[in-house]
Amino acid sequence: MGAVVHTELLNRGAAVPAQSGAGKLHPLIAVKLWENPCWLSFRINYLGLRFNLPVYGWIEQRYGLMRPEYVVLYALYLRDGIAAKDVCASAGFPKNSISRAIQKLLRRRLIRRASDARDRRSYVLRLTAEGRRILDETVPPMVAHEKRMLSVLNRNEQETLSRLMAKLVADSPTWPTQLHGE
Amino acid sequence: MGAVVHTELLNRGAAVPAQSGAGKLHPLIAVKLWENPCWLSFRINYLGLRFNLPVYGWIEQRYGLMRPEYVVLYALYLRDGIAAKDVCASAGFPKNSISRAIQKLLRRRLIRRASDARDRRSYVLRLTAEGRRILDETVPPMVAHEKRMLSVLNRNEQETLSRLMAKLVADSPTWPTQLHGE
DNA sequence: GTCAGATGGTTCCATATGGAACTTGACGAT
DNA sequence: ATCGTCAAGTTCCATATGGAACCATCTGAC
Repeated sequence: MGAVVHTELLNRGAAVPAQSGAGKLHPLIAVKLWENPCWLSFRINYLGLRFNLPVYGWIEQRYGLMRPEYVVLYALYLRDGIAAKDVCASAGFPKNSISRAIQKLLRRRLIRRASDARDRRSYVLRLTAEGRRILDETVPPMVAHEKRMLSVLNRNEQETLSRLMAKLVADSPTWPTQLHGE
Repeated sequence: MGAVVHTELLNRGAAVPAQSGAGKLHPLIAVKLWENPCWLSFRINYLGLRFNLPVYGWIEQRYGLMRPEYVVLYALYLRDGIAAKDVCASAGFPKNSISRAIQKLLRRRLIRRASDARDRRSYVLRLTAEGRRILDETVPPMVAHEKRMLSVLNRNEQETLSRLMAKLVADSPTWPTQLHGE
């Protein structure tokens, strides 16, 4: 039951750490956590879930913004003046979803756009004051939720986690985007 | 531009690590990586993306299985004899999606089910030989893809990452599932 | 120059998805 | 026992989603 079946190296020293106080995990979650050959993808997807559901749920019901729409806003928050293609590349949404999202944001006057001088197929997107206001309201709760999620880790552990995940993302351009068909 | 704006503590020692050889990141991805108050959620979602798109894309086109369907299969692979509700709880899909997925898997004879003696609303799900065959074929490529994703990290770093992410998941029952409405 | 191929963005359409209502059964209180 | 509440699964329906075709423009080769 509680054995660390896992693959080879991982979770050696740790070995199902005696449920360190907190609330109990659902049994199947524990299995997926400790006896899963794909430990990375489960942990990533599960943590993603536990971030996205509360955050995007809240944003949707409070501001009527779907996820792709908020993704566009947030990208502009980080870098004003980018184009739709940049949002696609960095967020992994298909371009028609981003296109639709941009239409809605334009209609709601949360962003505006001007055609790009150097490429007349493309547009330069910018936040409006109204759009920026939404971000000023939503980013702090998001950050707070992240902080809460990280609160079991001490400062050092948080830094280490940040560093290791960054290393993965930085290496990601070398990964295959398809799986060899056989 | 390349400055580590970030929040407080994180990525101190590291500081935009001189693009350590690999292919260049898309500029906006770099921004989201290094100048993002929500560093955790971006890294999680991005890594999830880079795992899910190739893997589930391949599984869908090769086996005609949607993601919820494969999620059910995989859960049974880890623990045969569970119920639909367990899959929901551990995977975060709504129960109607899981229900539909189970119907399809039953029709395709990849799983079978028997009513649960102790709760007659519930069913005990089991893999068929055919279902297990698909898993035997698909799990190794998935594991290989994970290995590839982790290959920038040395053994120690992989163990550390595994341990820290596990700590987060283990703590997750204490997290809020909703965001305070204000 | 011009022509072929690639790229940014939009539109169209088939369908996968999740919320809400519903059914049946469990469970606890009186 | 009987009632109200809750949970497991299913069904219904409105809609969010992504693939593919499309248009306009850029880019490079010759």
